[in-house]
Amino acid sequence: MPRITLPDGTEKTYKDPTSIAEIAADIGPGLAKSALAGRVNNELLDISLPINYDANVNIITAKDQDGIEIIRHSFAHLVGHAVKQLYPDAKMAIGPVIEDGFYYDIAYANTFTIEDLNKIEIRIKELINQNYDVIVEVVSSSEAIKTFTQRNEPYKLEIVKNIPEGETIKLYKHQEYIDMCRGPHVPNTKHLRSFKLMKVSGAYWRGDSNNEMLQRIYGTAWASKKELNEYINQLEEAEKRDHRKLGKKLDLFHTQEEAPGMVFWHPNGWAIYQVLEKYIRNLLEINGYQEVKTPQTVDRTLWEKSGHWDKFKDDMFTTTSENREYAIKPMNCPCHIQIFNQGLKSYKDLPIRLAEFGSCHRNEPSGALHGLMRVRNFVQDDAHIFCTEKQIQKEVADFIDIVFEVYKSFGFNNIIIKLSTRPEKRVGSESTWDKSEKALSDALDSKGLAWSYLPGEGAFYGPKIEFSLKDCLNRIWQCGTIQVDFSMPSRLQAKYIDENGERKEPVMLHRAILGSFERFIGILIEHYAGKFPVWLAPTQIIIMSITDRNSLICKKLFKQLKLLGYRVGIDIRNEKIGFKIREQTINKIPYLIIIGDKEEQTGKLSVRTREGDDLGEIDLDSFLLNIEKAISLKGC
RNA sequence: GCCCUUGUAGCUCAGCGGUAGAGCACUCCCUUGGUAAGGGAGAGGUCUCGGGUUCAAGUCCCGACGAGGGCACCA
Repeated sequence: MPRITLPDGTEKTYKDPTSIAEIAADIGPGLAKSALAGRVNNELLDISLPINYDANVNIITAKDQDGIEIIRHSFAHLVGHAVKQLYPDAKMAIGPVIEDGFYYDIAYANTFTIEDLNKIEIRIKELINQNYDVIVEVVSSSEAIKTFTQRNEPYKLEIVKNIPEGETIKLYKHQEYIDMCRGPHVPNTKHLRSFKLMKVSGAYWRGDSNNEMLQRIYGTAWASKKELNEYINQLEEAEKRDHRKLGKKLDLFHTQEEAPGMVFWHPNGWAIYQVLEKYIRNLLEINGYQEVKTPQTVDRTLWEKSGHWDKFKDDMFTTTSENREYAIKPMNCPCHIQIFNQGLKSYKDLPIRLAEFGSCHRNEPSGALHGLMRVRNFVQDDAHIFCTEKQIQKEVADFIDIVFEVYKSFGFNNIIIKLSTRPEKRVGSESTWDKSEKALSDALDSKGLAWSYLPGEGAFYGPKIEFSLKDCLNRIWQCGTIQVDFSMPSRLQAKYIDENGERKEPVMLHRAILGSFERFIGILIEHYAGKFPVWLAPTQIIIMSITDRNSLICKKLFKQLKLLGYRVGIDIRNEKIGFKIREQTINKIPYLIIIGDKEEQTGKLSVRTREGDDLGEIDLDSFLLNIEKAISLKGC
């Protein structure tokens, strides 16, 4: 006699066994229709499976996050059902739920084309419109093996063989198609309506690049048509904001064949870059950092000592000269230690914070390159803090404050913090790692911040805190980091003299706020959709004449504003004002100043913004007040 | 690096075996016009590169390089 407790506290007793379907029907016919699964003692369960024990039960519908995931998972099975009907020789591998949708990895001799995708999508629609029941069956491992041997599904067999003894195995019957899954799944395809197959691509079996490559069909699925459309709209919005497209349109930068993964900054893009650099430089100065500059190319032996050669030699650009082998620096840290090592340091000198806008080269795999987001040559807002163990926590805490301040300046207020712990490939003893990881978690806790672990994702020399921000489309970008390193100082013989006159190794903190300028600017382009706030805009003001008669006064004002330090442009072409306004608005210039005969007479300025707002006729001083206010707001 | 797709004028793209096209941008001319495109004319391309098939190759095939989407990688 299972006693069922519902979320509102009501208890009901059922004859043994009961099921989610029965409980839902008992509550009401509406719920019976819309029930997709149940949460039973915090475990998800299919609505038809038996419950013969006391339980807390929550009925799941398409309105729940769990419900949407179940719908997505069931759609993956529908891909299987349709694919096996259309291409009986295809071997189904694995079809999980991902953010916004699902995919299915499939082995098939021919490559799936866009036409195939359309065919599959049409077949899925036909199948779901049949409103067939999805039948779940709990089976033994040997039954599952028998089923998939008969059906000739080698990948499913491999998965079965990896399921631990005693774990339940469920088979889902979609008419003649059978799939294996942890479940739960929707009880009937009538719950599956709003979906779209998105793309096909390659993916390694079990995510291992040593394995064969399968074909992956991606789809998106939602509880309603409306949500599906919203999702597709958001993708379109993201595409409009693509920094590679805007970079071209706004003449910010380009890349070309001869230098893959390296950026040619145009005057407009470089203007943004310089504003950022100035801003960070000023901030570092205020916070006790000293800026340095170190060599681009360093002898191999230094990289051997630092451990980079061992771990990353394939990813470094190298060059030779007079029988010596050099590597173009992939990081700045070994060089900063060289500066630290010049002259004996006292504990009184610590912490020493060395900052560098260091240009680094990493030979990233060609397939990884992506606009400004993943490049082979980038500049970090890098710094290394040399300190004692006792100073770590304060240094980390201070750094966190700076990170939050900087992100706020760009309007990023939603920061996600993760602590990455020791990876498989690493240097240093276990006790060192224990110490380092604890130092970081203590610092985070001392600031009272919410954070989570990323196990195994640390750098080879130490654990790291990663700061990710959410842009206005809610996309997450990892930018800032602070990493504790007990290893490299000892590898490169960094020492200081402590209070007792003994030589000690300093701890080294690697840290960056923006990460790389390239990537951060890429993020900003997409975040702002190219409409940079006034402090960042490559051109802040454009002065436009109505007719040739007004050229002279335009030039005069242009000079005046330039002297005041504004990034100002001038458009005195023989074109109609409407044409110029259109063009400069498309160029996303914040302020358009229009000067015609009227303004020449009154000495005032007609100012229009890129949003199309008319600030009316104002005098220069009030215009300057206006722009100064906008600049001081930064991106807040 | 791997799989698929892809590379034509400065940009966005059409052409897919038979002497290279459009729109925008550019140059010149007319126009001097008041808040998102005034008119006309002109110039501009070894169709990424290297092989091959063919009487004939942007167009078909092979390779290299780049780009795009994923996967793997990301100190």
